[in-house]
Amino acid sequence: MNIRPPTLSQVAARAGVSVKTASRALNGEPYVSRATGRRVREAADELGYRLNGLARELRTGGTSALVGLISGDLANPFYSAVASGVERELRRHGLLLVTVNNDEDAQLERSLAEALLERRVRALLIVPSGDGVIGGHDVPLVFLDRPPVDHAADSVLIDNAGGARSAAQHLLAGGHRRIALVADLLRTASQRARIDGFAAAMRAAGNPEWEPYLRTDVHDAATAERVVGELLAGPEPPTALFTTNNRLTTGALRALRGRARPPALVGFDDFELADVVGVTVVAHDMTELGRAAARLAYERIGGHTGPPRTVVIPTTLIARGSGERPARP
Amino acid sequence: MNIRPPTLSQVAARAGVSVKTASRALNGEPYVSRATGRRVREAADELGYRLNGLARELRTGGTSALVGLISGDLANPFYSAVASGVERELRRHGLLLVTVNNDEDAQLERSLAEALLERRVRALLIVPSGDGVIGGHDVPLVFLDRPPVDHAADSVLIDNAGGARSAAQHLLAGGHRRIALVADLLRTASQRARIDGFAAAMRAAGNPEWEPYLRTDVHDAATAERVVGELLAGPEPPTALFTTNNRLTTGALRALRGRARPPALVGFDDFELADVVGVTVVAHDMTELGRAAARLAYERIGGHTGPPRTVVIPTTLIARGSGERPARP
DNA sequence: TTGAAAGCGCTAACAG
DNA sequence: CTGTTAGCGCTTTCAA
Repeated sequence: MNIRPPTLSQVAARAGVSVKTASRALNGEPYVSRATGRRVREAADELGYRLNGLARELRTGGTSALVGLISGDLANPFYSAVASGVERELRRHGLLLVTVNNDEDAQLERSLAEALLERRVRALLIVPSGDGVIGGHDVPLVFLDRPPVDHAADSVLIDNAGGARSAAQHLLAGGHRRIALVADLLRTASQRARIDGFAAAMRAAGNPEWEPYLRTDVHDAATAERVVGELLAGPEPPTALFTTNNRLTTGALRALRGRARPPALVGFDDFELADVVGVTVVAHDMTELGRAAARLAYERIGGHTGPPRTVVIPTTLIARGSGERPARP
Repeated sequence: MNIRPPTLSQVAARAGVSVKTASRALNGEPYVSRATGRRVREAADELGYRLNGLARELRTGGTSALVGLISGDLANPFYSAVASGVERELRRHGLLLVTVNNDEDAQLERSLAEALLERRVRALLIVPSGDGVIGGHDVPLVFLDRPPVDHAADSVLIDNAGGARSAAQHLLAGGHRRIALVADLLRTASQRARIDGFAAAMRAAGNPEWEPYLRTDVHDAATAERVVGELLAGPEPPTALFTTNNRLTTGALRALRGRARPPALVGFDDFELADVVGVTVVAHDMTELGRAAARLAYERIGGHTGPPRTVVIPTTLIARGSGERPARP
């Protein structure tokens, strides 16, 4: 366990050749005679030799085969879907994914970025926890889901405003006026965009009646459950609900469970079993979000220069029943 | 973008000291005068210097701060919960998690393990895709969810047999006799253990009537949906269903949707919204599974020797309605 | 087709 | 308190 693994020079010695020849043989370079190549490979096998990627990378340019992803907890299906897409795309190019959880803390995020950069990751993908500034580096940076503050950089965003607008319009079309909006932390740009999109649609439809039912900075399912319960317990409860991410939709569903006449519900983010539960959602391809980000990063790694690019992932409203419940007067 | 980042010796030169002094200053070692320390740090800031972890690690022992996790797709909530637990625990110790997806392919798994070992990960955590042998290394190995074949190693397992037995007993207690068992790939030991536990309980209860309703190697939700549909369409349909993982439970729920008199259902693995949908499950703490594995790995990294250990994560049956539907004659 | 020497960026060991 | 020398394991010259 604690003995050092065999080195190339040990292999070379055993095969009776120089280190360089051993190196050539094991890397499949040309100009190695068949016999020598075989001898080296045998020696390597006997010793259980494995290349030392650290040394190689140090020598060949000081950068690793690693790409870092900083996001929220992988236990959240949104982040894990993104990570899955990123990993898939990276693997195609022989790159490895290092995932770290920022715990939604901007300061931790910065120090994690620092740790990853010390490890000489080839690129850094970030789902920013808030408005932490990370720029000023020589490593390609790609922002996911939320645009970078303060400086331009490649990013992949969801059509947040458009998606929220479609949800709003869908509910308006169902005859709803008193529509509650339950949103997550205002400090994330994606949440603000969703709220703005919703508000814009309401304004366009000349409906101000939703305003008393706006609840923001609701950050977990339990709080969402409570908030929705309170909204419905009021004297003039909303006839419809729009929740701005999967966690909040989950909480709302818990609050609605068992109610005789539940309000209409549309949630941002699709989720497993939404079809079974019959929840109308604003869906978007989270895995593709990750893939697109990895692609942008890979192009930069490959030397692409040019102005920052932004990819926007479209949204689709999927009607499954909950969003089509009629307004009651 | 392509200029080499500044090195320690550049910092040293700028600060007018030797490399070693610069190294000491930046690593917070003792025996550096205040003034020198300040000068070095200033020089580093001006140059935008960042330590090169690759070089450091090569020098200090040839191993990185990385731990590898090889598992199925992170898009599956089981794997992402595990990864979340692993990452949390590793982060406490300043270790970084590299996640790779084996695509359920034993050969890919081996080559990924090889790639990670070349990067000199400090430990390797594996949720084996099947019966691929990975042993024979000098790096700590921990197996998750499925025991290693062929050689002893640390592992963290779920009480598969016990959980399946409790599901079986629960359904038997509800008066069911014709109980369908829908299981995933037989080549994974965890699936076999679940089937065995179920079968043992049936045998103990003297009930052979489930046997015609055994379906195995059902690997995705769509297939599960179809299989369950077929089971229920038969002349003498089962009155209850046991699905052996979250994907299959999802499929079963889709098949059951809208049925007037659905059979009872118990699923292995808890999942988001199981409470909302009212699904009785055999639950277990997947995040803790990951944490425990990371802990075992960390102890080995720290030099712990001794025989392989096995941690078993207990299961709990959570009754939520679907598993309590009575048997109809 | 092969090898010797140099050095990637850092730290350990030993002087001063 | 600070500096010098050596070398981690590999690849890149350049020469044989």
